[in-house]
Amino acid sequence: MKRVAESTIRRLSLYLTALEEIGARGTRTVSSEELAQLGGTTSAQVRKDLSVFGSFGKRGLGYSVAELTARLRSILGLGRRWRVCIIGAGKVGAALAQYPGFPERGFDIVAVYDTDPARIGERWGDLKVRDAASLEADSSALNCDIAVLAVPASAAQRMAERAVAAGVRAILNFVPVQLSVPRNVAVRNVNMAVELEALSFALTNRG
Amino acid sequence: MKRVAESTIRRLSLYLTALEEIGARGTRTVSSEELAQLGGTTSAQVRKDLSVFGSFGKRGLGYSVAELTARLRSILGLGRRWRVCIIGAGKVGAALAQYPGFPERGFDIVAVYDTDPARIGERWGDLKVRDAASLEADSSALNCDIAVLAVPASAAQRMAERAVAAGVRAILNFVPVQLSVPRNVAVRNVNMAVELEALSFALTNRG
DNA sequence: TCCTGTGAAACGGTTCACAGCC
DNA sequence: GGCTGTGAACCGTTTCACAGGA
Repeated sequence: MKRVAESTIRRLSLYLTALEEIGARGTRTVSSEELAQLGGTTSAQVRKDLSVFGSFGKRGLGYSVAELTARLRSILGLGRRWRVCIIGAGKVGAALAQYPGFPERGFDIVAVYDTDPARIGERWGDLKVRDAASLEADSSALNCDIAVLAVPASAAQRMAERAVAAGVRAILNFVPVQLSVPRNVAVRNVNMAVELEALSFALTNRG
Repeated sequence: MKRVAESTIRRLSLYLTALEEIGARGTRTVSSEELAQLGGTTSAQVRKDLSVFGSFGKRGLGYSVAELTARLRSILGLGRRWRVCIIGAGKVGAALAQYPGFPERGFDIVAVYDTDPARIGERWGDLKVRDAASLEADSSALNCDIAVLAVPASAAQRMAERAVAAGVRAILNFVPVQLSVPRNVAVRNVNMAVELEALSFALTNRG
């Protein structure tokens, strides 16, 4: 497949959210202009983004909401459910484990790990916190696609490597550390400090 | 001030995290190459990023860790504490209210709001959940700089407008909705669905 | 007429490469 | 000799503008 920009994927996801919203309201058809407003871009951008994957619209008419929704879901790989494990049973891990957005969007949390004996064995809803020592041993039974990393910075690289050894092919990293992983493993960083400091910068330099 | 790219600010924040780390280890001096590795970029990028704000290094020697840390903190506006309110006392709001990273980084949570009578009045540590109806009335007493938005999608735009009316000049938006606010209000979006779907895409198109 | 799809132009960010200073 | 600071070249993304189909 043709090289696709990171930013394009990000926007496709936003378009999908918008489409699901307007689909739920019963609207049948949408123009690139409307989609652009809902996604916070321009109509040309919407058309360019979609054109990477094909021609889904009808000239003079716009896009079928139902069809475009299905296309985007398929492009983004949402036609199946993904198996997710959370590594690190601290505050962030706990919040994520409870977050309904994961299962709603097709991401099932199938395990939670920690190294702290005080936490291992704790009941978290349907799950029990497992010993991170069994990460690799669990891999064939649990078969996780994605690891959510929420451990102290000092443990992040090591745990990422172990997750990869356990067969994980994507990492959602909440730790403010630059992970080094094989190129075939996808990593997304979520760094609250960066977001806060970007706001701080904006407030300082215009406010 | 010269126009600064979003991406530059994001990286400055990463450099700062790295610098604090290596400063704590007692290292006195750092080269753009080392900083690049810790921040996940290239040495040329580090130098370009810094050059926007001045010349902080010594040719042949590198950068003083202490001085560069101080400079970055100043550039990012971290020389003071910021007042933050959380709007929406649901799961996400609760998790954020407890998150130690906020106060550690200089962001004090001074209020939590909700519209649900069942939640209003609840004790959250030092805070009590306040009625969102009093947002504007509270503004002179609380004087929030930043609002963290964690409400249902249908309420997001309305609450953002009320936060702005209450004097907030920056919004950290956890709701998957494109907010429309005056241009002098800074907005950062944190959208978990986008991150997950980007991983899903990556898994589908190479895995 | 309306709106998509898409080459071409414009823009902005990244990388290169080297002069300049320690 | 080593490493910064920076103009210039490069490259990918966004915007423009319009041909073409409903």
